[in-house]
Amino acid sequence: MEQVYIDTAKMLKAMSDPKRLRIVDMLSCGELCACEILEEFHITQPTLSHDMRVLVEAGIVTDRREGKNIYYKLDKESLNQMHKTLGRVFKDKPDCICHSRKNG
Amino acid sequence: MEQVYIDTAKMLKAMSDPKRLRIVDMLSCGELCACEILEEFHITQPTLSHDMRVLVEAGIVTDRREGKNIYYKLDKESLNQMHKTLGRVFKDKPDCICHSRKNG
DNA sequence: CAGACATATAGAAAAATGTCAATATGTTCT
DNA sequence: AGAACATATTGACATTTTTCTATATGTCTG
Repeated sequence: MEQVYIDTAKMLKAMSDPKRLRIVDMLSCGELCACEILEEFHITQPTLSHDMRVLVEAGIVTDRREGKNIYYKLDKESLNQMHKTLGRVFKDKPDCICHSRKNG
Repeated sequence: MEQVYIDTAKMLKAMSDPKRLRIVDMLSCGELCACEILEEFHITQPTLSHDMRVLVEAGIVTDRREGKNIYYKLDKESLNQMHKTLGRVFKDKPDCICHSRKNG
């Protein structure tokens, strides 16, 4: 399996939960700390911590500590690249398997 | 949780498996029947059948029968809309929570 | 340094997912 | 109708994911 499918699928999986997708949306205009995000959901603090780790490990979000707080923000470059990749996946391509099938 | 997060997350989840993402890629330039897709993977026929159902139920793929075969193709309209939605999720927005936070 | 606060980790239980073998269904051809 | 073929469904099992409680770690303040 080509690496691009694996990498892209990992990012999609991280966002394939409504709650985490909403977190990405919340972060779209800037940084938020964990406690600010937590306020918006009916989940416990460890659950959020786990969700944020999933987003960080997928390369969707970066984190930094400032005092007692951890601030999260989107890795926009990574997200934009994934978005482009996804667009290419949908689009017709000259090297698609269905062409080779017609030729073969 | 807003419906748009639920619907989008469902589509992302369906594509959050490298194999299914590759199937979407394979379908990007046209229809393929189940047996043609199956040839490309080391999985059993019931496994593929299950994967295709996931894609159909997420609204990513449509299916039609032609004789003994089931042909699958992408629901491009649905995919394009999801792609746009995803783009909006990433982008800064005036109604983002972080703005209301600054005001409040 | 002790207490308060923010976040992370560990461990456990429930739910969802991925995959298979076996079998059923639907279709075509003879 | 019966055989052959393509796909779907069922039932089972292993793995992964989700979420919690309890506890640990890191940071600031007095």
